[in-house]
Amino acid sequence: MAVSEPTASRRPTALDVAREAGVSRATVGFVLNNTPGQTIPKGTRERVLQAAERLGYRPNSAARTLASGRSRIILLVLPDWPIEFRLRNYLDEASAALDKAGYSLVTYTRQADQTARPLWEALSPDLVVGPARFSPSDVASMLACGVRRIYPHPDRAEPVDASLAISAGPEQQVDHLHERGHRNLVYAAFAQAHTSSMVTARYQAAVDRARTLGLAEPGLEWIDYRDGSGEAVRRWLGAGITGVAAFNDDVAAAVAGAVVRAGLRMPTDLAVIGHDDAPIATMFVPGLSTIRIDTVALGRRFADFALHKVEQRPGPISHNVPGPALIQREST
Amino acid sequence: MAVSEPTASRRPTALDVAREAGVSRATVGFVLNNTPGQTIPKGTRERVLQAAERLGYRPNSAARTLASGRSRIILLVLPDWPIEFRLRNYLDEASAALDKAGYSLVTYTRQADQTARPLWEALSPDLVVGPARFSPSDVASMLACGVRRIYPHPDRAEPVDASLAISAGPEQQVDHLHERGHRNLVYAAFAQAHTSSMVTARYQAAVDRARTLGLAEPGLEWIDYRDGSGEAVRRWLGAGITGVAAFNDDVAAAVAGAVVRAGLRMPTDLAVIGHDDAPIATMFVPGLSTIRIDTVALGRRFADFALHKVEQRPGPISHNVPGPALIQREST
DNA sequence: CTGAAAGCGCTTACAG
DNA sequence: CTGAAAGCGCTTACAG
Repeated sequence: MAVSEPTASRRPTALDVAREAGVSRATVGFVLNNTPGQTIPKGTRERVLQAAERLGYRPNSAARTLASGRSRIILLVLPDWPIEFRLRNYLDEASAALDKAGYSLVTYTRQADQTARPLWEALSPDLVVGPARFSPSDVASMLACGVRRIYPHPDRAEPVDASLAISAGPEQQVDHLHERGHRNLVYAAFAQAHTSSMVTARYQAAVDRARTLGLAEPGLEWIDYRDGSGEAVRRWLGAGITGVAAFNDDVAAAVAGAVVRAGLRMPTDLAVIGHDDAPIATMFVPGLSTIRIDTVALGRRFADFALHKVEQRPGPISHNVPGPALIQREST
Repeated sequence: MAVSEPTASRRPTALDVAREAGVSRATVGFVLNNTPGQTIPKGTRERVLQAAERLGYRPNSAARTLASGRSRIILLVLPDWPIEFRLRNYLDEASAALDKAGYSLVTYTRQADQTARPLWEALSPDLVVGPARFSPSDVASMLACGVRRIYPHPDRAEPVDASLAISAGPEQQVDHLHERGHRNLVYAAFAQAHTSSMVTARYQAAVDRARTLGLAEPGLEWIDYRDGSGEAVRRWLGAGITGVAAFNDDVAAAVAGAVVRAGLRMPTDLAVIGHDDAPIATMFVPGLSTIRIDTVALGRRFADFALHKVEQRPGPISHNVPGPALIQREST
């Protein structure tokens, strides 16, 4: 006897599943959510699962969020420039790990012009994470939208998670140039990225390392890839610079291109090392030395870290991340 | 007389605003949503808006979604490879335009391994859009999750929106090579991208154009940037190929690198044209000819298109998109 | 023009 | 071990 069969157009609800399985609505919830502290007999559990399967039941996420007060969404705010090569691996790995724990990772590149409604307003994420401190107005907006966890925390001076801002790469660039005999270095980045917090973070790491090695403090040089950067290269050579640590491989390629066009040679006239081991580092002629990061491991670490924050777990984060690897090619 | 002031820890609700403004809850909704058909006196409206402002009220998005049945989220599923340069502009422009209409754009790169819960399950988007047809299981999953609009529509043979799959770029590559006197062409893409629907779409456009011009059908050549691609270049030259249309500038750079390393010259021995006008096209030595797309205009067009779909508007989409521009450098 | 009230589909104490 | 019920914070007919 068919009692109000769900029509084709209506999406089945937990009540439909309960009726189909002959149990109460609450029991359906307990089974489907594996609610701890509830002991459901095997038979009941099976019946519920089969009924859900048969009806193609998917819980309504808005209702769940409203009732539970948690969206199970983690919002990762990415810097708007530059998108790193291999970021894809990082995000895939992080998403997969968070998915296993029942969370969805949404990435969001905040626009420079801040007039648009920020994404956390529409998503009510349980956690918003960024690679650097958020502006006071962003923090206020998140708080007003009910975001309970923000990282980096607006009031605490925590170090940024290692998976988001790694200093080992720039350090290794400086070490490598130093080993190759270079004593006067500059750090190069694209002028288009001068607002990027990642640039300043990496530059700072390079400066600290140079100081430790007893080198002069490398200058931060903003170059423009559109003009060939020839002027900058001539200036550096005039100032006795012999080594360039670049923010990423694109920057390294821009510098290397200027060197080649000026009729100079690498690494004899100028040594250049990039960062990320992007395809261009292989394709460029000459091949570009660079630093390879284990982004898969970093992504996993990010997931651990985010779960730690969102579930308020105390103690340290377990995952170890292998250090970056030097890839030496023809430019150093 | 303070009547149950909202504590610092509680987020204000529409009821708080109503009390603060001295109106009913429903009125608050009418004012804040600009509900058509409701005529609210100016004074009341002002009072409500000021009360909302004063309390820092933000509507709870989950509650709104649950009650209205619409999330006002548009989910754009991106192909997992390759991410186009200038995609950022496209997305920023699209987001801004959609935001003005009250929608949030979320982008989502679907992982190759499909075990994770797809993002549409957590977000309940009003519309899911992708650059190519979704798999039957994806469609089934979207339907089960209550997604009402899917594009491309699973049952209809609509052409993909022009903002997502533009054929004018590949056509212009072929035209340019043809004008420069090349008659035997290949189309090159990275082997790592062989599952990408964008590659096949662009390749098909190039093939169609070659046919129109009376040229032999260009072969689709998969190259690997890691091995220098020297073997492929030698093979092409042996087969009388003189022109290469590349999927993007990275591919063009890989080919160009192989040409340089083989001691050959561009465009004399082989002409190469890329696509996107990415930084690498400027930085590479020699400079790479390429196609520049007006991604800002495309992004705006995508927004128009998405609003059209999500609000079921009939008729054509208004926005005109300027054609791609040829950027000639040293490689052709 | 404004308000009281039902309802969206869940979660989660609280009883039995 | 299971169920009846309140409640999450909105939207939206429906009365007045």
